[in-house]
Amino acid sequence: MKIATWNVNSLRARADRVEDWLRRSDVDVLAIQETKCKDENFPWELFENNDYEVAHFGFSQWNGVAIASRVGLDDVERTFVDQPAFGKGGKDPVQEARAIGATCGGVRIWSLYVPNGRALDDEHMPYKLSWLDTLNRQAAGWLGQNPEAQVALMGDFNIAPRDEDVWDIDFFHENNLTHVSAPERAVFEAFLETGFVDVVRPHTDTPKTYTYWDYTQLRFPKNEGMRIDFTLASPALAARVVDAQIDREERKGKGASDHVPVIVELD
DNA sequence: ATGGTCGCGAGGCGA
Repeated sequence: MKIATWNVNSLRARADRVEDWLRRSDVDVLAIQETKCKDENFPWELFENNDYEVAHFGFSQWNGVAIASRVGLDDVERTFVDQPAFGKGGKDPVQEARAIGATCGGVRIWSLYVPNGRALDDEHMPYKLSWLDTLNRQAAGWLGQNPEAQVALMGDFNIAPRDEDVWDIDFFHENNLTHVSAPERAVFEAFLETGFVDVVRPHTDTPKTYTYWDYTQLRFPKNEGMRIDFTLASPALAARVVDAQIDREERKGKGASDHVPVIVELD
């Protein structure tokens, strides 16, 4: 079985590329982030025409997550339990469409779009940290005491866990940028302490391997990217991983997302 | 060549 995650930065704008990629990649499950649409605008036929079932969670032009599967799509959950909502400037917190879970081919898949902290002193940063901390505590419960639990946390974590996961760590620190701060890295590390495993890195550990390149500043042609899209697998699922790829080709050409698909192959 | 933001939605925000 082959599973993948991809922040598409608008599914409607990316429909042709997503369809071409689905056919070419031969994945069984695709976790999608940033659909940027509501159900009424969702391209259902794109998936139907290619024999995928799909579940979507999106209610505005922002965020939006989905899971497409051709190996079953059961027990769909939209938002995880106690998922923090965001209240701007003390206003009533509003839940955001950032998490959808489903069981596909015996694996509990979560498609996750972690909040962007925006700046180290922005009110979105504590939101991001508590969002991840809560997810980690829920995910620990999904593992429970079951050593055979099959769980995959897939998506855009908006964190670069290691210095080599950004093109120039000094640039990030000198400019007080997010994604690389100690609190962000600590909350990412906590998933590993829970028992989850980054199953892509061991298969893609060559230098300057990234999953995202900003549209501005010629970041892609200069390969100034970031590794911020991950698949964190439960121990039993991690044991089944035989290969993984980051599809850098998908960042090329006109009409590319700023993120590329990340694929995990299971036995 | 991979090339100098993009997407949504109709002004400015989010990333």
